[in-house]
Amino acid sequence: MEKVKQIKPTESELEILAVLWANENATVRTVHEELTKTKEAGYTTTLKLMQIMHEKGLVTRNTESKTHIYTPALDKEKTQTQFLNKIITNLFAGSSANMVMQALGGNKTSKEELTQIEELIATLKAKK
Amino acid sequence: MEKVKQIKPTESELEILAVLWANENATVRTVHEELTKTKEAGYTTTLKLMQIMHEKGLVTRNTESKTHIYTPALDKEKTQTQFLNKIITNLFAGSSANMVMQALGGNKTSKEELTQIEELIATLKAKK
DNA sequence: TTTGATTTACGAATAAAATCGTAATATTGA
DNA sequence: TCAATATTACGATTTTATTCGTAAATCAAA
Repeated sequence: MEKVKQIKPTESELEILAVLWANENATVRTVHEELTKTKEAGYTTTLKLMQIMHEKGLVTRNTESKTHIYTPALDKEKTQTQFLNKIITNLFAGSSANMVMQALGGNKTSKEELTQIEELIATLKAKK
Repeated sequence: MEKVKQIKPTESELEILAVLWANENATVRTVHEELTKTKEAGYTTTLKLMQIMHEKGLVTRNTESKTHIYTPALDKEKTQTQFLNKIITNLFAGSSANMVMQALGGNKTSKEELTQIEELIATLKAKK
């Protein structure tokens, strides 16, 4: 059995990745500004986190100019799937259907989105 | 603004809660046995975790007999929702529909489950 | 009753994550 | 040029999470 090294961003790292994904790439300043919209954090704290992420290979960076530009090194979809699977396993007894129903039950999904999901389901069923 | 103290189980605590939810309540021994089906862990490690969870109020326990019986103190659905929301926010730009589609896309949901979800959606749409 | 097994309590060690102060370096614009 | 500002590097500290050894208490069976 191959020992696959799991790349597992922490909570904070995930928040930073989210900003990077949303913007393609970004400076520490930009990320920090974005983060502080929703939580307290010192600038050097964000900086340090991003430096650590660089060491871990979670991001790459361009250091040509003084102000470094960070780019996410993880595939967004892969990361989404990884975390979803974790939750499904730990909290939904392994059933993605369970999870989906709970998510939709919250009633904060618009009619349009619901229709979109219906269409996806129709497509999926057609393939079975 | 009220400062709401977030009860946030860690990864390990979540695994333990999952066992407690599945069994209604359980002894350390039972939980430990269940955990070691999927991961390495010493007995006293599990014990200690559950003691800490008790201090934090994540579980209650009956100490009448020597062997204590632990009961989950968190509502399963609430906890599920909390973690899902976190993921939706951090990883799916706040869109639960995004998340649902990604989850279903994996193609590991059975035709029957898909039908179930369709029915739920129909009900939800009817209410809008 | 004694021995062996099980369980709890406790505390310490380790590991991992997050925070932040300070200094050095670069940049810009007055 | 020079002062003010922004950025990075670095290291130390703090906080949180995890792991586990050891001893005391309880229990059950021989």
